[in-house]
Amino acid sequence: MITPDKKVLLPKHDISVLVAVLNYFHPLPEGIVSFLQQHTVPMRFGKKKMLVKAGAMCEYIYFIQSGAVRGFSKEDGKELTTWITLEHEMVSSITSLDIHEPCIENIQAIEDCVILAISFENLEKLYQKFPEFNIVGRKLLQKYYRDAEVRAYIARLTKAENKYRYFLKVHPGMANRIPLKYIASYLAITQETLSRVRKNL
Amino acid sequence: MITPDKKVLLPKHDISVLVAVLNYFHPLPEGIVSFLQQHTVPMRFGKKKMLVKAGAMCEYIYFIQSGAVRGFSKEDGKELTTWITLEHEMVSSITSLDIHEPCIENIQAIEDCVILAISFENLEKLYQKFPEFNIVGRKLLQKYYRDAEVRAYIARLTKAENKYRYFLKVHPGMANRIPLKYIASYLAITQETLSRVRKNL
DNA sequence: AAAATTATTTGACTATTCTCAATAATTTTA
DNA sequence: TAAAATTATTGAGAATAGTCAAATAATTTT
Repeated sequence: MITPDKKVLLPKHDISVLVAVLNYFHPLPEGIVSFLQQHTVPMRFGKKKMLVKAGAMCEYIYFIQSGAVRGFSKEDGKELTTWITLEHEMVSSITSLDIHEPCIENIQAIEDCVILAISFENLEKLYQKFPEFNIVGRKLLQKYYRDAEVRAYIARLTKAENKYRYFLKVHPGMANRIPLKYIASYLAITQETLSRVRKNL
Repeated sequence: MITPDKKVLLPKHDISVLVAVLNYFHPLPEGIVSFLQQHTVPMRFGKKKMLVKAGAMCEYIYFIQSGAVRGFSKEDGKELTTWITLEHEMVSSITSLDIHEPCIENIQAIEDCVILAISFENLEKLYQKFPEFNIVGRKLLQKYYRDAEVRAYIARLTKAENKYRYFLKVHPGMANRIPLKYIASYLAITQETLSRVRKNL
């Protein structure tokens, strides 16, 4: 009888897309790749499930392998969608990540999602064990900071039509995929207004 | 006659506040401090002078020693202020910094400013010579990303009064210092509306 | 396939903010 | 210090987007 090598039989989840994305920012040494293989946790979130709730501590940074996710907060009980993110991007609560405080925002799956999660604890270890990973982190943040600037710009536009036009330009893949109500809330207009804007093309 | 030691006579500009701020994010080894001493350029910008113009390449990251600065872009010829920054913070064009493209935004002094500038070229050298500085860069970006999220949130609020209330909470030092028209534009409302909001406290 | 749920559209009306114009206050410059 | 320039306030009417209610369409569940 053969005693199989357990290591070989361990079902390894697929981190190749994550690695490819990170590699794009800065070449990853082998050690980091196997660290990620060991310390990422595959997760699934059904449509509308919450990844993170405002007021709670967020413990993970999430890499979306497939699906769509949004962040939202509230104004007078009304939801304000602050970002929408598709597959191959990362999401998390920057407040929890940066200063270890409970997050201000909710994070919710808009579609069924397949996700890889890394705990902040392991992320911290990653930075310590592989100082080079700080370069990756820095460049990732530079990119996400640029995205945040774009969001702030859109929200500041005054005409609903201008907002939607700009949205179409920046997120062409979202218009026919993300429910209108989330897009409306992202643009800080009502869904009725967005519906009318769309009709007038 | 004495031939003075040139090194000693070189007037060193004061980088102590910059060092203190960076040090707060991550302890700076001595080598980085002297690099900064050598590669920062003191500059002054009078009120309303432009640090950076949209469409041009931005070449520097600026540390504001004193004064106030804003970033703005345009919608139908109208200015949209996207951020306002006071002394002891950094400003730059994230687009130019991250992907070496001409910047989308204008950056303008709101008050007379004393500034320390570091060229992107030297910043890049800093990252290369002192890999540890990537930690500083990463943490700085985490902080600025949080700020960007707050900006995006404010702009998405629907009532002018709510925007101003939130602004007061987040930037208590600005209300009595920054001209109303810039605050209005930052909140994505007209100055007339902000003036009325203020009257109704 | 039908029922139930959820999402989107439409209409009528309302509230808020914008626009334009004029005036007042403040700051800067000559 | 007076004049000029800039910034802030106020009023009236117009435009835009919001609210509420209902109908329709699309999607999901049974």
